[in-house]
Amino acid sequence: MFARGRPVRARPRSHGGSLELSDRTGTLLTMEQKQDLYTQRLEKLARIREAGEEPFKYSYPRTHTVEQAYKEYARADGADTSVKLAGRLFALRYHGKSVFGDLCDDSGKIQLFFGLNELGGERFEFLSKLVNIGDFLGVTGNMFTTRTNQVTVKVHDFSLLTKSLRPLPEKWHGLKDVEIRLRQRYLDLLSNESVREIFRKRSHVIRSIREFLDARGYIEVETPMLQPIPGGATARPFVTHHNALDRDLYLRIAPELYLKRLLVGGFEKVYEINRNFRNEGLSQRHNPEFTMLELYHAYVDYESIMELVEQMVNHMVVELTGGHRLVYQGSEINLEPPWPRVAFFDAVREFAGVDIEAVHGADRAHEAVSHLKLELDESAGYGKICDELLKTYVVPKLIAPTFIVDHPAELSPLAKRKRGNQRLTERFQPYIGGLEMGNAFSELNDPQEQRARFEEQMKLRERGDEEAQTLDEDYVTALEYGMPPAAGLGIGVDRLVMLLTDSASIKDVILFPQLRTLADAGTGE
RNA sequence: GGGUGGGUAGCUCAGGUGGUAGAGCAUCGGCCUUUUAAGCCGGUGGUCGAGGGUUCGAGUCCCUCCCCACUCACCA
Repeated sequence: MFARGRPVRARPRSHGGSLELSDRTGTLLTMEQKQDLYTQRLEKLARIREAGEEPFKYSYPRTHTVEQAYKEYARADGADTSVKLAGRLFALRYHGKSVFGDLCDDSGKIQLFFGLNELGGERFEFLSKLVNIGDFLGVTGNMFTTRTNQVTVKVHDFSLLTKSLRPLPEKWHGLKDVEIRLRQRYLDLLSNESVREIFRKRSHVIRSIREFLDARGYIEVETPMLQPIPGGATARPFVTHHNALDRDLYLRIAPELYLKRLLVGGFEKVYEINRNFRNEGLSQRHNPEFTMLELYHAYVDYESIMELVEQMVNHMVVELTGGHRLVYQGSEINLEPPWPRVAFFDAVREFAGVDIEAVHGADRAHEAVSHLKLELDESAGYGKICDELLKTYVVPKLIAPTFIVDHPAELSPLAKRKRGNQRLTERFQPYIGGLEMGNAFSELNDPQEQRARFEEQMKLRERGDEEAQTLDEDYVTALEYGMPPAAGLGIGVDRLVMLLTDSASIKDVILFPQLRTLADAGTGE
């Protein structure tokens, strides 16, 4: 379907150089089709210019959006309502000496009526011969109701605002080809209203996170995306290079260590909503760049953050649905606080049937799970085995919102140990709809212990674990100046949006998700 | 990387056991001044993902490769 690997630019063409430029953007049409539909439009373009009309206008003084026009017409209650609207034509229905059209703007769709009597012969001919579905139009007219009771604009005059040179996807079935939907998201957006709705909701969700936190006295900050030492999470980073400094830098895997430096600096409630980058595989739940909310609050522990999370998520659901419930992938979910707290080891015991808490050391842990169908690397440590048990047996069951709390210390090098149980940390993860929504803990602020935990990670790294964390001296120094007791939280915003829009894949909630590049997808030449 | 399904017109899709590639929409021409997936008549448009093989003959069967989705592995 793609004209990959073809010597596109070298192919001789009858219509001159202007066509060749467009090929570099990667056409989805075969050359033959393009010659046809595309050059038809180019010919119209030339005829429009010959007729003295500019096919790419600069502005249009519209008086109403489509939505406003409907409202004003309803308010006018039969009185004359004249409007100037602008939008894209999505349909044209010809009837000899009249034409019906559908005009869409960001607010909705409205029917247009073009009559020969109102427009005059010249403009009517222009419309019939030179305007296509897909073109942007500005129209002046007054509103009326057809005999089939359809509110319509009777057009007295129109202006071609932008000539469209390529045909739109089919109107009835919409655009379904997943690859085109993702690679040419603009086509997906303009032909699938439900997709536009998802991204409106995404915008709404992020706005209400800000409102929620701002109202509670948090300040929003921005910390480096380019970091000399990638810290704050267990993940492989992307590497880049700064020429003037002649050094490698890493795209951040988390803002955590910088945000906690701000606690040292005296801020007490901070948050950041921004992109993280992790050099990992793609899946329904993973995109290499994803949006993370992180926040830190001084003088509280993880219990307070748990309350914040259930309040915040419930707040979003109320904003979007008006209630506490939503449906995610066929399951009804009630987000009303409080959500159950289940200890990590209890959850594993209940769902995997393994009392991993009673087991000590990696070797014993391997024995304890040998009867289960876990595909574990021999080098997996105790923490890794625990994590695998949770992911495999517990997480898929956590449809109703649940906090898994008090993770084994091996899994959490930046978290404080639990009071009364040194094997655990004061950490929690919210799960909803089987999705891991985030991670939070009482923050480790003892610089000596932090250094020791980093050193354990460095040992893992030396043994070949590329995800193990790196010792950040500057961060430890900051802790030595004193960081107040605090708790912090990370929430995967994309996954939250998946939940709130009933989306099965993270690609559905990211406008331009990472895809294999077409250059790499060639025939391997 | 493994498994499953898929790739046919600009878009959405049909094409039993091999026999000259189809429909709807879009597009172009004709008719039609209240239609709304408008209708009617006619036309343009295809390297059937790519290459090789079997065959008198391949969209269809065989082989290799490319791409997409799902899934497993990897992975907060």
